[in-house]
Amino acid sequence: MPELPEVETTLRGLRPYIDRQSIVNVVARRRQLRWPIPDDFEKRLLNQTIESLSRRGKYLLLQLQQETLMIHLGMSGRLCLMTEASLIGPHDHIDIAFSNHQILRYTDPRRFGAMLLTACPNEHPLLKSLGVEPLSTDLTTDYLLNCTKNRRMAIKSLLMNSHFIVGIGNIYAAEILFLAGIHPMMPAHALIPIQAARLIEYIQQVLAKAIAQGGTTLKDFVNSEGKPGYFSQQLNVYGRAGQACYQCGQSLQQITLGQRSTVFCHHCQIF
DNA sequence: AAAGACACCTGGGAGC
DNA sequence: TGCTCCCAGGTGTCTT
Repeated sequence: MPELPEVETTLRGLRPYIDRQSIVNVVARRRQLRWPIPDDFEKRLLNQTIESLSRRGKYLLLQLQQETLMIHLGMSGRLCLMTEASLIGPHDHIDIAFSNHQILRYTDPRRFGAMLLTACPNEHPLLKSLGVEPLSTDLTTDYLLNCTKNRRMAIKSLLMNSHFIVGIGNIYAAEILFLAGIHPMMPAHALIPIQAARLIEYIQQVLAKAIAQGGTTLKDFVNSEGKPGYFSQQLNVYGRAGQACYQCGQSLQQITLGQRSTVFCHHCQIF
């Protein structure tokens, strides 16, 4: 389940192999992803050179000469590099071959991911409405308090809402709130400055640590070289409902919040 | 305007 | 063993 650290790990894994390479072949076996792959997708990519790779939220951005390829991994998407087109699995939807004989393969069983082409990524509605990057200096206490002001939604829902802060999914939201000692259902407007500062501290710590360790490995995530990440071994609450809290020993609770399962410690995390 | 509900999709696990 | 049912998750869009 790719959250920001998984996307960042993928980006760093791909960059040395495909940056500055030109596209010599494109195969789209299945066009129905979150949005359909356009009919002229192959034609628009062919002979283009990757000028740079970057990330915005959970979107990977491959800057080509004419336009930008935006890739979102959805919930089960994966990008792998290979040197020859190996056996094609049922969920291997797109291959992009480069002049250096590398093949970038997009695999996505649930097909919630997306590949989009846009001439102007900064103006693209999907990117334009995104909130701040959690690891940038834009995420300040003032910014966060401004987001939470007058908002009754649960703090966890706000953390996971990409219009406020990008890149935090269900797993990291649960972990961050546990470390910050904040109850996931606390109304956003109740956040006080000292909690906001602590929240930012843990957002940045958790995400940076996860990136350093190559993302979280649950069912689906494998980085671009096919190696799993190791962050899941350090999860405090996610997937541990009913087990003992590492801090106080009490049983971790599970609730549904915004249609997402949420695990927390009712003793360590307060309103 | 804000916030909640729903839809998209498949694999895997539980229960029968 | 095999079938059915339910759940997981990211996020755009619809509904309240």
